[in-house]
Amino acid sequence: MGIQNLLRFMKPLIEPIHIEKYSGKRVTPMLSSFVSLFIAVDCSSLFDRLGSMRIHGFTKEHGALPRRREDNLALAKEKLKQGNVSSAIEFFQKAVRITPMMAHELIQILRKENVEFVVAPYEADAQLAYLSNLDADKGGIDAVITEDSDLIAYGCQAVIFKMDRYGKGEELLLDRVFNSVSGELSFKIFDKELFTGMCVLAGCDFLPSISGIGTKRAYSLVSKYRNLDRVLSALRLDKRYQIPEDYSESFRKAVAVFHHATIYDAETKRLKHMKPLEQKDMQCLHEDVDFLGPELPPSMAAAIAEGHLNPLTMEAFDFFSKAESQSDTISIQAFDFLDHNESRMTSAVDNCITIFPAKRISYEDISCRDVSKVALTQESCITIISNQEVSNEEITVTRQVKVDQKKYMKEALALGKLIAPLESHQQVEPDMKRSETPNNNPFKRRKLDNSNPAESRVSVFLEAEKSVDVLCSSSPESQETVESKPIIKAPEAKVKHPKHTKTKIDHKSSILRFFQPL
DNA sequence: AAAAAGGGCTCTT
DNA sequence: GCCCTTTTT
Repeated sequence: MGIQNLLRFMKPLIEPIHIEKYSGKRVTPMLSSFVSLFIAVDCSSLFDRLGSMRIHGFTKEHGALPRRREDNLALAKEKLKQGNVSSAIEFFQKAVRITPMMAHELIQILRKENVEFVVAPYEADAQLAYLSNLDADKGGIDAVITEDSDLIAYGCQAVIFKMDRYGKGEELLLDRVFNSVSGELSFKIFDKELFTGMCVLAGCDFLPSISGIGTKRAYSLVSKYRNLDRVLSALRLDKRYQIPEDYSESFRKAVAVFHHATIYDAETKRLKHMKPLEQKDMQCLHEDVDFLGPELPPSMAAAIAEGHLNPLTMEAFDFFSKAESQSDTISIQAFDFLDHNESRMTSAVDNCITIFPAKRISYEDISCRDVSKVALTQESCITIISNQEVSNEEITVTRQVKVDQKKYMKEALALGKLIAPLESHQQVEPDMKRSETPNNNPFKRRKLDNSNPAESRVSVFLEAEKSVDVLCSSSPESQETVESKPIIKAPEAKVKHPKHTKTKIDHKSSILRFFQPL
């Protein structure tokens, strides 16, 4: 995963730190590795509640550049065809990371806890690298906690690797990379393009390295020629290496992804390229830039980023978990995909999903028995709140067309059943009722009760993932007070318990507690 | 000799 | 993912 052997190679420039260093800063765990590695302290219990989530990287739906996980998925399907179930599961687990369903469960908790988050439209790595280059007042972040060395290639300013549950980790600062010399290793003559070029040569998820090339040779080639085109032609002339026909083109594309990946810009609420594409970039890529992550209409982009829309199926997340349908209040969310011809609209009621093509949905388009409230919570989102349980038939939407949902769910269900019983992921905490008007703006600066300048905030960034439901066995635990359990048990961690106390707090709050002032 | 590639081990869930 | 061994250059 990430850039082959990059961390080992960069070791001299990596420094051990404690997360305390970032006290008062905005630090972001990227949910893309084994849970326990990046969620500090008691935060793992957050995930116990969500179930045993296997959260890894990203499977790209739209991109032209294949990643290995997709091969795993293909392999898994093949094994399944052959009837080799255990082998198929193995490959599914390699292919499947976070499912939209898991993401949505987590999002509900994050909303409730007022934790900022954004769902990256394509690559979480790119989104985070972009944010790390923004000012704090524009939603910028100070560091990313991850295991994925891709973050460096994407130009993330500060990355914390291998953080353990006591908050110890290894820090790589991009400034340090470009400015300091450590033994043989210096990137002083490198610019961002050369650095990314080196990463791609060494082998990345988009493009395996040329056989015989690793980090060391990639580094010396780039150091020697100081120009990526010259590196490529030098490689071609070298008889030692067998270079695939399309290597140069793939190489260019891979470098372009690390520079210009499509990300969500919270300020304009639109997708944009991490770094704008200039004329020369367009020429270089033959005007084809869809592999960076294709455009989406703004209303859709915002809905994805704010966690309302499943980025893979483009359907609204099912807000009607069992817990909610048993409660007094039911809300229905519909999305208005203006100016997008092929869009489908989804409203979800209980476990029933209806899909209808729509250009515009207004209040008048929707009617429902016993509706107590129809609220336009966002420009792209209509919420209907009813006093009693509402079935699908009781809601009428103009131009509504029922669509066989099997088409969309079939594959996911089949895979999900294979891996774990389906019911398990539908369990939702009874206390997870959504607030009526969720804070939809992921970047809105929250005013916190205590205005301590050392106040830390944590943002969580989710990755879109291939839709395969896997095990999600919830094990609800009873609530307990902050004081009843020490957060940090390690003797070496010089961390005190939080002074301020909240009366009732459950495990999922610990993600917040950890980053609060100590 | 140095770098890369591969094998086996362990960890996690 | 990590570390050690084997293979390649």
